[in-house]
Parts: sequence; C-alpha cells; structure tokens
Amino acid sequence: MAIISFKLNNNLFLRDPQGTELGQRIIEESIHMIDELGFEQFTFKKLADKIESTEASVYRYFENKHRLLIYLIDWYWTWLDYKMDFAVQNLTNPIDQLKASLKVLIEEKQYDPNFAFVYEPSLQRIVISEFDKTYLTKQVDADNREGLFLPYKSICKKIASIVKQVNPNYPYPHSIVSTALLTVNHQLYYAKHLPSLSDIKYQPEKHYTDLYTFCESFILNAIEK
Amino acid sequence: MAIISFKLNNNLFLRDPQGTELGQRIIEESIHMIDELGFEQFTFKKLADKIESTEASVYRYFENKHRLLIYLIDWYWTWLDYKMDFAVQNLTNPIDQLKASLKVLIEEKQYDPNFAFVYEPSLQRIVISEFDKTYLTKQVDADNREGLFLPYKSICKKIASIVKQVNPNYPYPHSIVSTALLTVNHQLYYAKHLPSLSDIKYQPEKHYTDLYTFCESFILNAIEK
DNA sequence: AATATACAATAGTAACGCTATCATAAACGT
DNA sequence: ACGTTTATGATAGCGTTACTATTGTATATT
Repeated sequence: MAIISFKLNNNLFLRDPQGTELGQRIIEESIHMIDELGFEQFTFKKLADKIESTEASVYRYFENKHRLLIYLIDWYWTWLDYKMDFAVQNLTNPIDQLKASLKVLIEEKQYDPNFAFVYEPSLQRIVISEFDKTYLTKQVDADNREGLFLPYKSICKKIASIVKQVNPNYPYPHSIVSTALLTVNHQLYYAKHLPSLSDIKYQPEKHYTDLYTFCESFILNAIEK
Repeated sequence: MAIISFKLNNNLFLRDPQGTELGQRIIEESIHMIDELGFEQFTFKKLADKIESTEASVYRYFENKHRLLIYLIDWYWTWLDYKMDFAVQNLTNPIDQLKASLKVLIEEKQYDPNFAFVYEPSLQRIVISEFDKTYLTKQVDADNREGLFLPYKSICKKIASIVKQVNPNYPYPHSIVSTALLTVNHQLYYAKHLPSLSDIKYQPEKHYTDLYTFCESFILNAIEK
C-alpha cells in the first residue's frame, strides 16, 4: 500500500500537523471530538485534555479552531478530488464521467488505510454538518484570498467542465454543480433530522441510492441538450 | 395600512418581544447588529449597550442568542409564507403558482412598512448567511421537537404540494423544493463572495433575474412529466 | 393604598479564546 | 562529544462571553 499524503495550503496551519506525532494526534482526535460534540462545543482545551497535551501546544499548530475545521474539510475535498480522478479515468463518455463523479460524492465513506490518522466516516459527518460554517462568516473574503477554499472550488470546476462537455450550451454549469454539491450533504442531514424537507428516507442502505437517483435525474434533466 | 403581526412559536422566547417597547428595540437592533457583525461576533452585551439597556434585560426576552436568531429567521419565513399566499391567490394553473412562489423567494426584499421594527433587507442578508446555522447544530432534534423550524418546513410543504399538482408522479417533490430553497440563498452568497462556484454574476439588477432563470429551469426540467 | 410588572443596576462565576514565559528533553549540526 | 536548535510541557494570566442572581425603583393595575 502506497504511503501518500496531501499537501494542503500552508496558510491553514502554523506548523504542519502531518509532520509530527502531536500534529497527527491533533488531527485524529479533533475529528472524533468535532463529530461527537459539534463544532460549537468543541474547544482546544477539551482537545488538549483528551490528547494529554496543553492548549498552548495545540495553538502552535493552528491559529484557532476555525482554521483547524477548514483544514479538516479541505483534506476531505482533496481526498474526494483524488478519488474522483480514479473513478473517472478510462471513461471517455462525459455522461459516464458525470455519473462516476456523482457516485464518489454521494457514496458512504469508508475508512481509507492510506491515511492512518483520518477516520473518514467521522469526517464525512463533519463535512455534512459543519462545512457551510467554514465560509458563512464575515472573514470569507479574507479567507478566500488566502486560498482556503481551493479544494472545494476545484471539485466544482472539475465537475462543471464535465457538464460543459455534455452540453456546451448549458449556461449554468457551475451553479448546477454547486447546487448538487450542496444538496448532497443537506439531503442526508434532512433525512436524519428534518425528514419533512426530503423524500429521501433515512434507511441504512437505501438512502444513498435514492439520493443518487434524485441528484442524477435533476442534473441530467437540467443540462440536457 | 393594516396593523398586523405574526404569532410565532412561544418556545422561541421567554417574554414576547413584540408586546413591549424594549422587546421591539431588541428585534430592530439585533437585526442591524447581526447583519453588520455576523452571528458569531454578535453578543447580548453589545446589543444591550447599543439599545442602552442591560444584558440581564435582554435575557428576560430570549434564553440565548441562538433562540433570538431562530426567532428572526422564523419571522422571515413566516413573512414569505404570507407573501406567497398573496402572490399565488387567483392563479389556478399550478405551473403559474410555482413560478409566482419562486419569484417571491428570489426577489430582492424591500422594507415592508407593515412591520415597523423589522428591516427586511438586513433580515434577508441574515437569512442568506446565518439560516443554515440554526439547524446545523447538535440540538437540532430537540429544537425541531419544540417546533422551531415549522415556518420553513411549512413553506417547503406548500411549494412541494404545488409540484405534486404539476406532476403527481414525480417522486422527489420535497427534495427538489428544499434544494431550490437552499440554492436560492447560496447562489446569491456565492455570486458575491465565491464567484467561481456560480454562473450568476453579482450585478445589482441582473443577478436576481439570472438566478430566477436558473432555478425555474432546473425545477421545471426536474419535475416535467 | 397595596401590589404586580418591567426594567435598570450591580455583582459574580465558569468557561472560552488566546498570549506569554520558562524549563526540559530530544534531535541535529559540526 | 558539544553546543544549539526545536518541540513540547507547565504554568500563569487577561479580556471576553454566556449566563444567573439580587436588589431597587418607577409605572400600571386592582
């Protein structure tokens, strides 16, 4: 099994957490804690106690918990980007490429042993519940200028370019893709917590396939020539 | 001009803010402050200083700032619900009803003198930036049980029932509507802050009509018989 | 005239977000 | 082998946030 790691934007951290043992424990344990407590209740103090370190040490890696959250979520989108490249390779038909990308987006994420200290099932739940909070802030423009949202924008661009191949005349390729990216996560959340907002039922296997069917149909119908 | 006011869920507040002068100042000024500072930077202390009252007095109206945010946003959806009833009345064709509802959702909100202490343009910006934060929390199930999200769910249900009239066989009426509700606000935000995620350009007049065209087309294509 | 009520004033507390300083142990360069 | 950098731990501290409690007072209500 190849040893790989993603190079994330340097602005996200003060010291690269992938390079040290403490950094790796910060990543690993923060994923568990944010998943469990939610981002609002999560603090560096609680994290430091859990990993038996100190608040000050955690602050040497990340400026604040908001940057740590963006770091984790950027990791997730970078990982999906990489999975999409795999899924799409050798497919020549853009419709097939679109379907394969959508599948990667929607499928339930399993632990990937390539990345020892990242537990992807927890991270997927974090992305569903917390991703919007990374950019719905007053610092969005400053953060964006620093390139903190590049991995997400890159996925959007990649799928939008497939959409353009399917129908070069469709005027809203980025909007339809960002709509799909949004709703993929929100429909899963609604299914679980606000079921009257969705027709996807929260059933272990079925809700991923239902969600896929829903998304595929509205995207393909939207962009059809 | 008729004097009307909306009856909101009693669980949202400890003392009804619509009934007293201080309560009304809390509503009016919190809308301005959240719009300006963003929800994270907004505190009851800052609000109290601005309205020349005390933190303790604000706490007599709202348990915490999260409830106050939900109150404001519930007010907004209740207001839209009421505007939609007006827009849809006398329209018999469900497609026309759908278009009229969508138009109410998307159009730029103007100050409505029926509600003296609510400045709707600010409130619309708050809904765009902060709405998702009302339910993306660990207390979502408890809040939902208290009925805090009813106004939004009611709008979704209303539009979904129009969708069902357009095509009774479409299997995802609630999901397509909640997708549209979501993306309406997010595309406006992207246009302004993350333009590469959208094809809607941030231009004073045009972006509302562009957004309308985008939404109408993907909804109608999704549900066509 | 007695009594609720609405609110201001004040105080206080635990937790949060963050910074600073100093000691120590391991790792690294020469 | 020795001096130095680097990473971390230990501890302290500060201003703010989120919230609760108590008391005094003016205004309405009965």
